[in-house]
Amino acid sequence: MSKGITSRAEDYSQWYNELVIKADLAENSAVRGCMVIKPYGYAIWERMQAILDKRFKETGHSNAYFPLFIPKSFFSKEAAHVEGFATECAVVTHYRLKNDGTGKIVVDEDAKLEEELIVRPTSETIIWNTYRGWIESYRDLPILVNQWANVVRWEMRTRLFLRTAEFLWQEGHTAHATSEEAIAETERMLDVYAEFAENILAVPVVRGRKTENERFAGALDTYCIEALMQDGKALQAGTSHFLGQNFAKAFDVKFTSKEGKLEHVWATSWGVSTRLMGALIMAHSDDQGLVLPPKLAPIQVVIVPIFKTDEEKAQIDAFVNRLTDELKVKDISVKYDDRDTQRPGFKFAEWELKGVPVRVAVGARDMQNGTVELARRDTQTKETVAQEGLAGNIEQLLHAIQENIYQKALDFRTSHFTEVNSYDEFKEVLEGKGGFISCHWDGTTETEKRVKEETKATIRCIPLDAKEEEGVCIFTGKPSSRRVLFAKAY
RNA sequence: CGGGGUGUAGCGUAGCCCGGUAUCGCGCCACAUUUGGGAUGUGGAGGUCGUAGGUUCGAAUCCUGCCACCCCGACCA
Repeated sequence: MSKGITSRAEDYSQWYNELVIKADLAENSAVRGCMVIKPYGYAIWERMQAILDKRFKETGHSNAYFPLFIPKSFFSKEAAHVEGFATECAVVTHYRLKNDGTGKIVVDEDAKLEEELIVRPTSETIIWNTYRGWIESYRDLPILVNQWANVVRWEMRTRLFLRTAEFLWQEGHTAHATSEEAIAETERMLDVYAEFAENILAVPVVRGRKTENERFAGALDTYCIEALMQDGKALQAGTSHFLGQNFAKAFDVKFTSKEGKLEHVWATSWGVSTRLMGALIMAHSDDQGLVLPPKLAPIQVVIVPIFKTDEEKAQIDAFVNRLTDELKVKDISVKYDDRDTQRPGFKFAEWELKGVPVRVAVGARDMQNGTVELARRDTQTKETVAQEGLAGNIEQLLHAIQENIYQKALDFRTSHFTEVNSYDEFKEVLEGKGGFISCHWDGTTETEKRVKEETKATIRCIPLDAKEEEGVCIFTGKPSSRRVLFAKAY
């Protein structure tokens, strides 16, 4: 297995080729820009799904499922939306193949669809077309629905996990009677995402709002969480949109209010995707491979036996069975790797590559001494500890690891967060250490675009916690009342 | 879609300039010795050299077309 995986910026592609593929996370399939998520990688996604889904249910949402195919005409109903997605749609035009007589299979031109179908790049249109039939009265509101699905965006350039042509995600689509309620929902779901990113993924995020330029196509306001990767580039890890009445107007979704007036419904949508796996990898991994925070790890503890004889193995088995039972009572997931086809050293390296937080190695020598070797993935340290009280010890260690991984990422972000007051300083930091750059901006799309052209940095967000502060735009010198966050982004 | 590059065994590659039927490493299989940090030895299996044509007695190698992939740009969760 290849070594030399590095955490330096210019080698992130190396991570994907060497770490992710070799680590059984995923590999490119023959299909353009798509990914195969291998079982271990998918187990990580399933953990994310399970935890997020629970949060959604706790906040009153239910799951539903809408069609993969969306009639083309739906897209033309919301002007900004169609403009945003038109250039990256997979389009279904025919429904049948035929043998052309020479044995070659070709598209049957006689089977042309009356109206083309778009493979969903996002589901606002088909969902709002459906909601029209569900909503008549204020008594039908709110509708709080989430969908776990795949979507397709025909990106010009793809990147494993970060921008694949097909990706898995969840998309929440809610309908409300008032603007205030919809905005509250938008903000509440952003908080759910931020809490998940920080407490589960151990990735600190900045909560903020997008500028007009970076806003979701069809939204009045886009909220986001922005994470910082180890190479100093920012990654949008989740978004929550206040859609106003745009989709209700486009799809004619009205309700009768308490006052008896006919009004358009207010909407939100919010989503996170398999991009979170990319965030996880790039935020925490090191030269030895993946580093998974315990709360997310599909396997939290791996136990490796070291033995020569069957008697030794039997003795170790008995101990491991007791330990496993104790850990399971504490809801800790355990893998006993007693394969006799690999040697211990190989197993150590393999589980480190897969990011398992804690490893217990136990051999004949330990059985004599009543000890085990306890190793933690995050610090790469190991110590010999007593078998007595081991389960409790491991439980505490898992907490400590979760905390340490977060703290490390937070320290990194803190040291890569720079306030600047001039364009020269801006460029210097950007080309130097990178990271988030907090500075004044005149609020115009034009300035934003010019800065992007000149430096490739974009406004990641206007932080929600930004305080009012008088200043001047670093680019134009025009007045500004608060700082925004710039960064180079994925 | 514009600019650059690469296609040789499951993976990574040498050979290409200067034509003579493919090199090495990893991995895989068997046996033996091993097992507390990615084992070692011996033997073995595996390749229409991306593809279609051309030049030639002979093409991985030279020429032409096509295809695929990678990197850089525009786009983006």
